[in-house]
Amino acid sequence: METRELRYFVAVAEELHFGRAALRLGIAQPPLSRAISQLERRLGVQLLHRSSREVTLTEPGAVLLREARAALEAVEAAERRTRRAAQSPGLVLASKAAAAGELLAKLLDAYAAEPGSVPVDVVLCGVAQQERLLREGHADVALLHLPFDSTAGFDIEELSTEKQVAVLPAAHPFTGRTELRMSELTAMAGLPMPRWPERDGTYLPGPGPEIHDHTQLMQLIALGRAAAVLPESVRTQLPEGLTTVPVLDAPMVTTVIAWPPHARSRALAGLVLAATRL
Amino acid sequence: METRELRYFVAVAEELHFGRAALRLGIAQPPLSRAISQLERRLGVQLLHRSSREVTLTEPGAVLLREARAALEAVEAAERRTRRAAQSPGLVLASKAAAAGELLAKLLDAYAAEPGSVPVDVVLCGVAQQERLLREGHADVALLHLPFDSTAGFDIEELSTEKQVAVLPAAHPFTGRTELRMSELTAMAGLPMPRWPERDGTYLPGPGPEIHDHTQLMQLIALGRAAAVLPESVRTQLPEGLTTVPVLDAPMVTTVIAWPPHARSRALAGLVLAATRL
DNA sequence: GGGCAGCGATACCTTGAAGGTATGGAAACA
DNA sequence: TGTTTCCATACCTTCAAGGTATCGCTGCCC
Repeated sequence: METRELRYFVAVAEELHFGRAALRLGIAQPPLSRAISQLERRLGVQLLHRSSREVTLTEPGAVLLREARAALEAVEAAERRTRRAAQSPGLVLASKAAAAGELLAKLLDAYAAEPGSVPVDVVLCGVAQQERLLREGHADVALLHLPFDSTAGFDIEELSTEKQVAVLPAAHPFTGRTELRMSELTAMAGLPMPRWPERDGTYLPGPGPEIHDHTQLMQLIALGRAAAVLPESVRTQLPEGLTTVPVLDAPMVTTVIAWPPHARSRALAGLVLAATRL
Repeated sequence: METRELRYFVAVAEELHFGRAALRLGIAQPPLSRAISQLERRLGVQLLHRSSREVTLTEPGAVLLREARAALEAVEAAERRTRRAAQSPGLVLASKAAAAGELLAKLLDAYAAEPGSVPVDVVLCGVAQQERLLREGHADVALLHLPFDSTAGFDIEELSTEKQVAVLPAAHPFTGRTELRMSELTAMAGLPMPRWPERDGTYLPGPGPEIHDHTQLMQLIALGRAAAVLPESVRTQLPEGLTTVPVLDAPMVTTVIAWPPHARSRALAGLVLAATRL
């Protein structure tokens, strides 16, 4: 199968309409129809149910849609990584803005001190971006937080595990407490948990404010419009007007370093080694 | 990039010889030369150093070789999974012969009892085969053993953790012991640890016998030619003439169920769910 | 050092497949 | 029943993938 065929199939499978798919691909509809039926013939598999009224995916078609997306992603990542390898010898590390604390600084220092280390570009990005950057070949390595981030399809090493704390406005009644439980926080009227964007950039419906970065979250908390439960290391970089209270029954957060499963360059191996030795 | 270009590049990068690569690809040498230099021009990256005497990979070329192999694997897996989805609605589970004990039987029973379950074909294979089967799309799901098997690039759920025991001939002096340490086993003269094949099917050099399956291992141990450290669940299926002794400082073995990170079919999800509920 | 062998690049030609336009034909709908 | 919508077919054009012949460079050997 050629990537062109996969791109064509993905377009049709997503649009479920040959005309629109052809438009999106910038070709005419008849060659697209032909390409798809040729693909079906070569695979010996019917991928689409067509009538003159509607196009639907068959079961194997749905399988191919998922697999084709992954395969195309791999091809595009290959291209990007090759280009990056040619342009700069350095590594790109993707990290959440919220995690850009002590650990990251220590890691960068430790790695830079190694013999033969290469420059590391740090990309601070939103919570949903990192996986995409890594998967699509824009980044070589990322710091992720379990159990929130999915490490599906990556190689990982665990770096540290920490408890979580509630971040509250300094004036909040809970401020005097030495500990809290999740149920108290969720039941807390008037201080809803904010909503982060999903992978596709949209927000699930809910009462909390929609946020997209860490600074924004801190401001909302300071304004008394939200509360959050975050790893306890946020305390080292807490703005004025906010306090933290340990949450006993919040899950432990594990920071992991993650990289694509092939990609075993010397530079990457060195960075991972430095990370595990912290 | 088209998969054809990637295949051409991989062939040249592996052979480091345009003539031989062309032969392997079943085309003439000139079109291959042209295809590669066109790829280099389009990427804007020099992939190969050529002289009339030798061809070598550049640094970005080495990156593309790794990435291209992974991408081609993904494309081929897409094709195979689509074909399999069309032919049979069932799942293929890859398991080591050694792990085909209680856990597997319980899993299959539990899943078969679920409403809406599909037939599960079990492929019992050598230790290095499973990853390949899963990666290449011949299998949908596998039972792997941490820390021995690599789960790089897969989604996993942990199923169970167990201690390891030494498997010894019944006549061995250690048979009377209630526990052992790894150092005692490795220092044990005349009973070397057997060697399993690497991923590429070759064997690392070493003193132990080369083995490729579980039955063979058990026979070698019974013959007094080898010893092994295995998960304690082997005891339920131990042949005559062998005994086990717990090994205190051997790493715990975790059995995980692993599947490719996309591939979230209803059937697979059901099987994974059944596995986690065991 | 000159002839030679090995190997990649270039020149030039052929052909097949990718893509375009026009149109057919089935199905829903008014 | 006429109309619209939408996929498939027929037929043509073009471009790029692939083939053959050959050049040019570089070690190598007598």
